[in-house]
Amino acid sequence: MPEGPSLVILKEAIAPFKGKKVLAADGYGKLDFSAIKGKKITDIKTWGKHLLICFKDITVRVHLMMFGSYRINEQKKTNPKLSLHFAKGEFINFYACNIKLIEEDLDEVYDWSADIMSPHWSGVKALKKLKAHPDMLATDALLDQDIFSGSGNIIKNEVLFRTRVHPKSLIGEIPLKKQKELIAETHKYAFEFLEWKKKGVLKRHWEAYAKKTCPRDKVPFHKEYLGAGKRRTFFCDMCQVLYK
DNA sequence: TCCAATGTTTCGCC
DNA sequence: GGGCGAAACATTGG
Repeated sequence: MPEGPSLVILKEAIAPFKGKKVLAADGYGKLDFSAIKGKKITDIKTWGKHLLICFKDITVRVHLMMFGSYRINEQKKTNPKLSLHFAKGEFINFYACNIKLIEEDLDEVYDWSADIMSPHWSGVKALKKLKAHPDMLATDALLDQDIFSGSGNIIKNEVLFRTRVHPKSLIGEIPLKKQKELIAETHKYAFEFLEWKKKGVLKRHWEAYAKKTCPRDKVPFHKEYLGAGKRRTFFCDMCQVLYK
């Protein structure tokens, strides 16, 4: 479910609840439900993979993690972690996710320019952040939420393949022009991901992720668990350049 | 039936 | 105390 583009879809799905009052909030999540009960939703935002349901002085942060899901005016068989009830019997349920209340001003908590889906996204700032991590592997940089908030394992694999950068490349050794390309392509691919996901055709556009053969060279992809998070990484030794 | 997976945090060990 | 790895969380499809 959950890379940045999927969160944009979620945000759009619950946008109609903006301005509506939460009559009741419950679920098995550990949360001070009374903090939002009776309050009106002022805005729905996202930051990368975070969904932010905003109230006047407080925000509910929902992170879908790996298996999270949601339903609007529908129930799943399992108990929701968070359930928000509105007038006319309307409700939103969140399952298997991470829920947290944020009391601080969101502008102090979040760097909006890091969110690849945001109009405030800044490629220039991303470049500066890459510069600060010369020893970081490319495969880790593409998953770093402070640099590319909203990028996940699919986006990572596809962007590295598209830009022909080997996942084990060291950021500091990648030529400046290529670093800029990496940044631009991450932003571009995220929006293609969004359109394909909306149409239900995302999978058929994967060129590297979960693929066995390189579509350029027709040789087998390597599949390795790389980086700090030991995440599945698919790459081609022939066309993806190792900068080291 | 079993395994792995679009994610992140926390805990224990060295 | 930093860095690393395993565990935890919890669901679904192949």
